[in-house]
Amino acid sequence: MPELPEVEVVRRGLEDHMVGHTIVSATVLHPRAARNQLGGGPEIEANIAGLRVSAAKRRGKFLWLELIDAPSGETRPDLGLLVHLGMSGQMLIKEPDAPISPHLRAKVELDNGDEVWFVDQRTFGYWWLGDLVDGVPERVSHIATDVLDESADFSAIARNLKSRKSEIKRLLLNQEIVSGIGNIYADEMLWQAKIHPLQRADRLSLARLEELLQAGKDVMSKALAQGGTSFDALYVNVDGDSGYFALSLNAYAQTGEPCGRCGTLIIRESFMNRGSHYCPNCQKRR
DNA sequence: CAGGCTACCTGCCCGC
DNA sequence: TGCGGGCAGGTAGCCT
Repeated sequence: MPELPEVEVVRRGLEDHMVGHTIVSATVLHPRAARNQLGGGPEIEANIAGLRVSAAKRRGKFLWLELIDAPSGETRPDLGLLVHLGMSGQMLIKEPDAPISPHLRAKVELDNGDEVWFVDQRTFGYWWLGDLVDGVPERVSHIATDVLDESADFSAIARNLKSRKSEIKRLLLNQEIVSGIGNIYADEMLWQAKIHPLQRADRLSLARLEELLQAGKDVMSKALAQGGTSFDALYVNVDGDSGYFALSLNAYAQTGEPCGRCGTLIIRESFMNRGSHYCPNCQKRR
């Protein structure tokens, strides 16, 4: 369940079920789930047993579990299990002996008997066990703050956007400028702010760019409150339940539906090998 | 450095 | 019915 609100739903579920518990064992069943690990799945399996989960954190679409060495009494986490859900990843809390899922790629067993399964149909997601640098996994250091982060500086992000001569939607999808935005929420925030997806960022005022970021924060907050966006059973929380924000979408997947503001039919165009949905009346390219 | 394209996967849906 | 093509929430790494 890929974009920021969906990943945050998963993070909260892992926080509830994993923090304070010790990992008894890990099993990596598919090599692609550990493809970014130098030693592959065996490296995760060999190094994670006995560590206690002290927190579940997130930046943009990247989430990680902070791990401390329980026996040694070490309290400052310097190791984390990074989880990226890719296009189709799920983290599911399971009772022992739960019926097997066809796309189970990795799992851990906790000291209370629960298991945490990483199920991922398309295998774009992965786990990575590695060092935390300033509290963030090394692999996440290039990712920008996200719009729901209290420390996000919208003025600075707007200036960064304005310095670039490129289409605004391309920039919104670039996780190194502002993170957490994917195809759904890019289309939604652009609709909300009445900006054409191909509008060049340097032609927008700083005030408009800040409005756009605020629109992103608003739409993602509402999506989070409704458990995220789910079109099918691939996008679920740690208990396997879907969110309801798909019912509130104004642009994404609304091709041929009347715009909620003006009634003009929403259109879909291909951009960056994916669909862009927008209102051709409200969102004019200037 | 920025932008554009491709690769990595599985599964579903559509048209022929 | 079968098959090919297009499509799907993402990221990273090449080229130019």
